[in-house]
Amino acid sequence: LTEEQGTAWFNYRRMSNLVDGELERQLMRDSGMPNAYYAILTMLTLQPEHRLLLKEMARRLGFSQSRLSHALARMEEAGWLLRERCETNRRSTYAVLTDAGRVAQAAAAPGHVAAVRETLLDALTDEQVRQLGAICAAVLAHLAARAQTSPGEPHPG
Amino acid sequence: LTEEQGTAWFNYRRMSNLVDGELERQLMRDSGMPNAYYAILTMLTLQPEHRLLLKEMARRLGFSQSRLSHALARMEEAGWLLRERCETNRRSTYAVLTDAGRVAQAAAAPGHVAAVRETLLDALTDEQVRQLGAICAAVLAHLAARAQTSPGEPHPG
DNA sequence: CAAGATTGACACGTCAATCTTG
DNA sequence: CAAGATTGACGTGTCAATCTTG
Repeated sequence: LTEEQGTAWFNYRRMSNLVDGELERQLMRDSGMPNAYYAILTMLTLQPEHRLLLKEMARRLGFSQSRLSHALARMEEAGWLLRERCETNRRSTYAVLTDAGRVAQAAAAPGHVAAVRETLLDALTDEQVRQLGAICAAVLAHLAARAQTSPGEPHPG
Repeated sequence: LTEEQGTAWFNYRRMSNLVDGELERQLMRDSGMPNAYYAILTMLTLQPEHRLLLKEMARRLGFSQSRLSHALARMEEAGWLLRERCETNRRSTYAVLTDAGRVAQAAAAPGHVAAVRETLLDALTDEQVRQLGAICAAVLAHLAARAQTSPGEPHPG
């Protein structure tokens, strides 16, 4: 591990801990939901029929299936969404946003977006925002490629 | 939130979830410790006398005090370190690495470093590694400045 | 048997309350 | 009272085992 790799890694860890903690606290305090729930609600908001297959949602968010399953169970209990078995392939399941879920997302969004800006984006130049996007995209592509070629491990989740 | 800001943020969240999960699993599987414990052990390894004030350690790692305290309690039970009251200022406490802790860190390090490389660094060009380091440094400086000027919130931890 | 999803036990992290020292 | 640190209760996420469907 070179000098620059080491500092990049160390700084990434520290920043990640601080940023994640800050935003988690903000959402919990102002909207009573953890970051993961907000991500799920927002993801559903952006879908055509406000519905999405669980498997696809887990993939897009980078969640394990059991993490998603636990979260959905708690959110369904809160009345923010419900689950529907897929008719064509009965092994799959849809998550469907309810009106209450849409309202909760809309109520949480402004404060959270502001916090993201104040915590992360305001610290960066436009160029750095672009760079960060490219870096994350490269890592995601890298991981997706690795997942394709190495079916080594049993199911994680 | 502009288009580029949105994708940067979304990709960051997804990448963060995947990378953190992957490395957490690797350490847990191969060395029986979570990422946070490894970070603490490594931090102590790098100190002059293998000792560091808790407050300073929390700051450097981006941990809350209670998170650090719980982790240290569990690690002390495992025999990896011990806590010593500071004599000059008896409100402060040192964490001191034990031989067992040094051994555990040394055993975990190679596999973890390899995983960091395979998961994150291999996906990036040297230029991007530099950019990532600069981006994280900028965010950390930003947050440190904000913490200075706004003593608004009570103690978080 | 594999894929998608769920469940239960357990570990980690958070908040709030508490203790001790300056 | 503030700072540093600890503790307990509780929520979230992980792993392993299980269930159902193709």
